Amino acid sequence: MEASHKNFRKRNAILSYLQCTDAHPSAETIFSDLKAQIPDLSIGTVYRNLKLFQQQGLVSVIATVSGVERFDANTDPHVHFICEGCDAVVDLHQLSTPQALCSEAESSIGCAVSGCQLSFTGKCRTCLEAQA
Amino acid sequence: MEASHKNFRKRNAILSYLQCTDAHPSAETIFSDLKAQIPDLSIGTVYRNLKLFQQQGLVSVIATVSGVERFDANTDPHVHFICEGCDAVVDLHQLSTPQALCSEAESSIGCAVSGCQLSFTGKCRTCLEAQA
DNA sequence: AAAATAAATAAGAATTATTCTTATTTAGTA
DNA sequence: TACTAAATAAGAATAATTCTTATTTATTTT
Repeated sequence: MEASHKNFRKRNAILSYLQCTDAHPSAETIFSDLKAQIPDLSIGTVYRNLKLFQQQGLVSVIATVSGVERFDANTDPHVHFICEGCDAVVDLHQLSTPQALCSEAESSIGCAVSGCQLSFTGKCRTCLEAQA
Repeated sequence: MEASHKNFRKRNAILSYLQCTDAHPSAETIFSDLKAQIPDLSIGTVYRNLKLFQQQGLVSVIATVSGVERFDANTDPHVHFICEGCDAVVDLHQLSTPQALCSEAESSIGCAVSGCQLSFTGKCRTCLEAQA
């Protein structure tokens, strides 16, 4: 009757890829990794669907690292560590989620808070050892 | 004998501008505002000095809003609210600073933490009223 | 004061991530 | 089988940022 009749093979592949990784990849990384399985994938499709996912609230940009946006299919507020040496972005599950901070902000400001990003920057262990 | 002999008029103007505002401006905003006082300023000079300030730890990029980097001369960890409607970036002094979070992260990870960004996204009051 | 210097700059070219356009393909529908 | 509409590929277009080169500026040295 309506939207249930289209070819979502690539769209689904992009979303699955993001949902199955914790590497917070860039559009280019998603593209080149999927290209191995889907040779006729184009980078424009990756960008277009990433934007769609953002509008649907399925995916969010969690950081811009060295000028490149990094995506995450985990849209719950959580903490990231961004390495300035190798551009790795990792989850910090050890730290308590900033959920409490969100409601604190929500009640203290007269604004509608829809998202929260807490990230630390620095050097990861590998990069620290490399420069030592 | 050395580096104390150069013309820092524009460099200083750029840094002063940033130190005297809490609007978290973009390079373009800094440029166009300063252009009024300094007609022969060029945008490349703004970008070049912003990058220098970042290397010196005087300025940091606190967010990328609608594809544009936003700068802050307050490099102490503090909280921001980013409006998705008008791209305003404001400080949230009401909320306790995430200084404690930094040390919590530092001790829980084997990495060197050098910075921390905590930001909320949403709609500011003005944008909420505009759409109502 | 003149010449030599070195950093700071202006202007515009180059780069690059992202978006947009258009024609094509694909799958579902009649 | 023809028709429709969304999804896509390919590449052009856009725009933020960086880079290159020649010029300016202030300082140092002679």
